[in-house]
Amino acid sequence: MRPLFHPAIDDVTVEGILHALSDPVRASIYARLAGLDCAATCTALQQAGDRTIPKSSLSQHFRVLREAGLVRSERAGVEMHNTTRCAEIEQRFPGLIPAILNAHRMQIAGAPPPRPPARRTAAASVRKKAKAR
Amino acid sequence: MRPLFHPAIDDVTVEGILHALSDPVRASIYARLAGLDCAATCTALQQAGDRTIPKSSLSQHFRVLREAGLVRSERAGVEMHNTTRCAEIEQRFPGLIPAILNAHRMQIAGAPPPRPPARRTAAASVRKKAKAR
DNA sequence: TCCATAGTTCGTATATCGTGAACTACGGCA
DNA sequence: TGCCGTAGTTCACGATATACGAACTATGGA
Repeated sequence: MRPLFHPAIDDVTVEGILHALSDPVRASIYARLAGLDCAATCTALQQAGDRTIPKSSLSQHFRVLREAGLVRSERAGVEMHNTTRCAEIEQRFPGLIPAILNAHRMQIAGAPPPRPPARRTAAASVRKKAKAR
Repeated sequence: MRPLFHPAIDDVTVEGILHALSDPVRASIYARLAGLDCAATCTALQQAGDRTIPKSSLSQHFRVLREAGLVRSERAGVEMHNTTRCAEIEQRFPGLIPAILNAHRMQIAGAPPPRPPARRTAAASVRKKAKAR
């Protein structure tokens, strides 16, 4: 099991952050983690919306968040303690994380009926259907 | 040639925006377009950093930006006039776009030596190398 | 030592991305 | 009208990334 890699705060990129948070599952995980004032285990965040994320996918998602510099993970016995690196990122990119989290909140508040996919825009689905027939 | 699709502002998603701007080429295009106070053709934005984007890739990038709701494109004779939809998005997700553009500026300002790839984090490269040997 | 728990890694099917080649749409110009 | 040039799109395909089940690793008890 390879050791957990955390980028130095100066190696954190905007692209990495945006990419990590452009996935609805990761965004959900991160938002909930950021809302907590304490560490959370992976399984504690296994529910995203109405579905349960498989363990292997969850692990990958945490890796992406970790390597984007958004999250710090520390082994604690048999489980893993995850915390956000909000403060560090806030210093490097002021206002970025709050703006994204706020936008996510607004979106959830504004659109209660959860459209099935995301990450693929409505437009893409339309195109896909058009192609299919 | 299928007509240009622009999502209604209410169909614009945070995920779509973050995904679109998580690519350094698209981020660069969008940042420059946002800095302009007039429309720009695609070819006018063909230079990203130090390299020239192939036409086909450029077209795809604009499609992603367009379908994410970030950009409005209008055919004008033989060329295309692109403008940002900043104002609309600002209304739907206040502060999001400015925060991202600002973060991008800070990153460029802070790290003049342009690391070759992005979007794939430093960590990923490390892992890849580790696997290769 | 054996088991349960929490998480990781591997393998593979699937989806997305980047790009050259071919194509379409429009605007001159003869 | 037909032909050409320019701007951008679509297609095809190889490279890359993603999701997830199965197998594995580490840790903490009993």
